[in-house]
Amino acid sequence: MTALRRIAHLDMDAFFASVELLRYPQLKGLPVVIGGGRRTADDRVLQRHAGLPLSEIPASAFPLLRDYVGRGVITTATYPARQFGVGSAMGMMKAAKLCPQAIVLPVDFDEVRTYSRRFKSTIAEIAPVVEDRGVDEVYIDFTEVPGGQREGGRALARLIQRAIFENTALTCSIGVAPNKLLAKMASEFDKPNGISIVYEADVQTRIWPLPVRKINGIGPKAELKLAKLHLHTIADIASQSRDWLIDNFGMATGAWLHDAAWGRDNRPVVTESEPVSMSRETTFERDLHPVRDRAELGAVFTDLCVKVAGDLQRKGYVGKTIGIKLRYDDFQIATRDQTIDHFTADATTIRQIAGQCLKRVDLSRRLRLLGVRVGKLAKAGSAPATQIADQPGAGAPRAPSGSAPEVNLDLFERS
DNA sequence: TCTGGGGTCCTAGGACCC
DNA sequence: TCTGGGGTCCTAGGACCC
Repeated sequence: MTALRRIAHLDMDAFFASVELLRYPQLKGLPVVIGGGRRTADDRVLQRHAGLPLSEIPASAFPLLRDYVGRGVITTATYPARQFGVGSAMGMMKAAKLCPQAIVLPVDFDEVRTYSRRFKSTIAEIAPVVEDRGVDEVYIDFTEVPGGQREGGRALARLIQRAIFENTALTCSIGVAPNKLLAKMASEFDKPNGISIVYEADVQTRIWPLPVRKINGIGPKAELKLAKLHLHTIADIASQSRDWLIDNFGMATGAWLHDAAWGRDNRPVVTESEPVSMSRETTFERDLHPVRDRAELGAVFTDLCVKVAGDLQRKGYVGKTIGIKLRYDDFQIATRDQTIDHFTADATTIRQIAGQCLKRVDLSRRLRLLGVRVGKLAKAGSAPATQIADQPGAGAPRAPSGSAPEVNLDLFERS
C-alpha cells in the first residue's frame, strides 16, 4: 500500500508587516505598509523618540504614507491597509492616494531573515522535506511524515501552525493537496491563519471556478492572451482539448496549461538547489543622464560591482558571466553580458568586464536603473581558477551584436 | 511623482564542432 | 562544391515569482 502524495504550501501572513508589528504592537489593527525605497521626510519624528522602548512610541509619531517621497513599491500591507485596496507591488504614490493615513515602515531585511530562518527550522523539525520559496513561503512534503495523511494533512498542518506561532508569534496559512500546484492555490483559500485541504476530487468544484491568474505561472501576459481566446476561468482552460491548447500556446506551454487546469503536477519538493546568478541593482531617486550625471553614475556602478563581489565572496561562489542591466526612463530594459575564460569573484574584474558591456548599450538616454549581475556560478573551492583559454567558443568575445552607442562617453571608465 | 530588488526559467538565433 | 543534422555554448530579451 503506497501512501498518497500530500504536499503542503505554507505562506506566512503579511510577513514583513507582521514582523514589524512584533516590535511595534501599538500599530496592531492600523493600516501599515512596508515598503522599500526612501524613507519619508518625517522619519525624524521617530528618531525624536529614541530612548523610549519601541513599544511605547505613540502610533501618532509614525510616518504616514501621505508624506512619503520616493519611488518605492509596497512589499507588504497589513490586512487593515488591504481594505483600502492597497497591496504588494503597488507603487507608493498610488497607495498614498488610496490610503494616505497608512503608516509606512521600511523593510528590515535582517529582522525578516531572522524570523524566516526561525519559522523554517521550526517546520524542518516536524517535517524534514522542505522546499524554500523565498523568505516567507515553503512547500512541505507531508507524504512520509508520521501522521501526514491524517485528515488529509490537516492534523499535521495544525501542528506546524501552532509550533510556528509558539516560536515566532507569527501566523501562517497552509494548503494541503496532492501536489504543489494545488497546494499553492489551497493556501490562499483561508487567509490569514487558515488551513485548507484539497483532494483530487475537489478540482472541479474548488479549482475550476477560479480565474486563470490563480495558476502559479500565469501572469499578466498569459492572462491577456487567454482572455482574447475567451478563457477566463480555469474551467475554461480545462474545457479545451490538449491539442487545441498546444496549437495556440505551443508544445510546452499548451501541454502545461492543460495539465494545470486539470490539477495535474508531478514536480517534486526540492530540498536543495545551487544559485545560478547573483546581482545587485539600484533605481535612482531621479533619472540620471549619462552625460550630466556621469560622475554619480560611475560611483554607483563601481559600488554595485563591489557589492556583488562581496556577496559572491561571502557566500563562497565565483562566476564566469558578467553582465549589466539598464532601465531607461521609459522603462525599457537593456541587458548585456560577457562570459570570460575564468571564474571570478573579484570586484575589479567584474568592474572591468561590466564596463565593457556598458560600451555596447545606448547611452544617449536617461537611466532609471543600473544593475550588475554575475552568472554561471560555481562553488568557490571547486571551480578551477582558470580554464583552458584556447578552447574554441570561450575566451574572446564575439563581435558585439548590440548597437554601439552613438557617442562613446567613456562614462564608466575609471580615470 | 505610477511601476523595487533579487531571482529562475524559457526562447531563439548565431557560432562552432563533429 | 553542395547538402545536412545533432549538439553545445553564448547572448538578449521576456515572462514570471516572491
